This record gives sequence, structure tokens and C-alpha cells, in this order.
Amino acid sequence: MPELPEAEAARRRIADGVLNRTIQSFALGEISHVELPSEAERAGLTGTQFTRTHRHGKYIFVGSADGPWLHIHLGMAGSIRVTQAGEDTPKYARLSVVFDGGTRLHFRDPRKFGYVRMVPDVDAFIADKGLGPDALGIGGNAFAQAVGGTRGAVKSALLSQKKLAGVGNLWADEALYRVGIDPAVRACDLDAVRIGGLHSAVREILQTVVETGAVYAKLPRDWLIHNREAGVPCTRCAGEITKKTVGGRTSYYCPAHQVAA
DNA sequence: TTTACTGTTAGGAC
DNA sequence: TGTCCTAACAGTAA
Repeated sequence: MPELPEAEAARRRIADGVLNRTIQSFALGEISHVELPSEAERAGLTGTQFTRTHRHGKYIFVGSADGPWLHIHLGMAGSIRVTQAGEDTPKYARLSVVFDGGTRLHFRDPRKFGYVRMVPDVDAFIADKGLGPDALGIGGNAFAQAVGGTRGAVKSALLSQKKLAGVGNLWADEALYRVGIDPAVRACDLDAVRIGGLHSAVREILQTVVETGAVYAKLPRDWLIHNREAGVPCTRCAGEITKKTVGGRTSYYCPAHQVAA
């Protein structure tokens, strides 16, 4: 379920598991409709080592000292797994990088919305994509400018990677639930105090999920993530969780305490 | 068998 | 020109 915290957990798995090991070979799974590095690009990486990682929003980068970067996007359902010699290849592994000693880095992607490609430069990639500031590092003023000015639904603004990189459907709902804002409210109708509160909520939620390694079971029981179902009681007031579509995305919220103003 | 789905983006509407 | 909205993508799982 990859948004920023899941991408960060994946990045850490890569950083902890396979840096400074020599790449021996690659293995491919069922790869129809999956974008992966070409045979020539894979050959170019063989014999080299990854030495550093980077993440911006939901986008992951794995690089050698001066070579191109391996860029991973997890899409709707992708994940990263590291296995040791003798362990089975995980299901839905599309690309596996085999390192010295048999350690393997697997890019899994059941739904095939993700991809792996080579990019020459991370900053240029981010600029080219038009990605906004990383949602974990963005300051209050930048957040207010990015999200506050738009005329569309505040949830749509949170989901726009061009305004703010890293927030997806689940954590956008979680943040709005915490601060009590209706997801369909026009962002430009929110006052500075509420925008400030939303900024804090987004950062705190993402930070907390990152700290658990994106293991949802470790998150507090009163979070919306454990109650994303129409009809269940709200954990913050006497209301009831309700489902509606905002900006084309399924949204869960509590109409009793998530209000327009 | 039917339905919904966590992300991204092209294309059309305004 | 810019901003916003919808549909589509491919496959899985409930």
C-alpha cells in the first residue's frame, strides 16, 4: 500500500540490506506490461555496487557513487523485499537483483502499476516530473502555499504530487480525519489555522507511520486506518464512518466531526 | 461472477 | 494559459 511511509520503509530495507555488495546478476519474473531496465542497462550494473539511496515522495532511488540511479516506483501495489541465500523468490517478483553471497533484492508488483528504470540524475528527475516538496520535510509556509490556494477539494490538493510529494489516499483521509476537515471542502475556503493544523497532522501521521516501518498493526487503534468501513463508529466523536467519492477517489470520513468550517 | 482498489496521467472541460 | 476532473491502465482478492 505504497505512499510515502511505505516507500521510506522500502528504501530503508534496501539501504540496510544490499548496499556495498557487488551485483552478480539479475532475474526476471513474469514481466509482460512491466517497465524494467533493459538488458544493456542491467549488464552495465553487473559487477558494480549500490552505495546510496534516496527518496522523494513515493519515488525511490538507488545509486552507485557516480553512475546512473536505479529508480523504483511501487505503483498501486508494489513492494520491496530482501532475501538471503536459500530463501524462496517472493510471489509477484518482477525483477530480482542478485548480490554477492546470494542476497537478493526483489521488486514485487502484483498489479503491475509500478516500474523500475534508470535515471541519470535525481534532482533533474524530480524537476522534470514537476514534483512538489517532500511531504515529510515541507515547512508551514510552503504547505499553505501549495495546498491552501487551490479551488478544488482539499483532499485532491493533498493527493497532487505536484503540490506535495508523498501523500496518497489512505494518509490523506487519516490527516483530514484527525483535524476534522471534510475532504470535499475547497482548500481555498480553509483559514490559516486549519491549514496549519492540517500541515501538522500530515507530518505527524507520516512520521508515525515511518517509525513503525509502515506496519499498520502497530498504529494506534483509534486511527481511521483501522476503521475504514462505512457504518462503523467514529473513534473521535459520536458519529459514524461514511464513504463517499471525492476527486474520483474513495474516501472514508466522519461527517459529524469532519466539517466545512 | 462481480466489484473495488492504496497511484499516475492523458485528455477534455471549464 | 492554467486548473480541475474523469477515465483508463492490469491484475488480484474479497
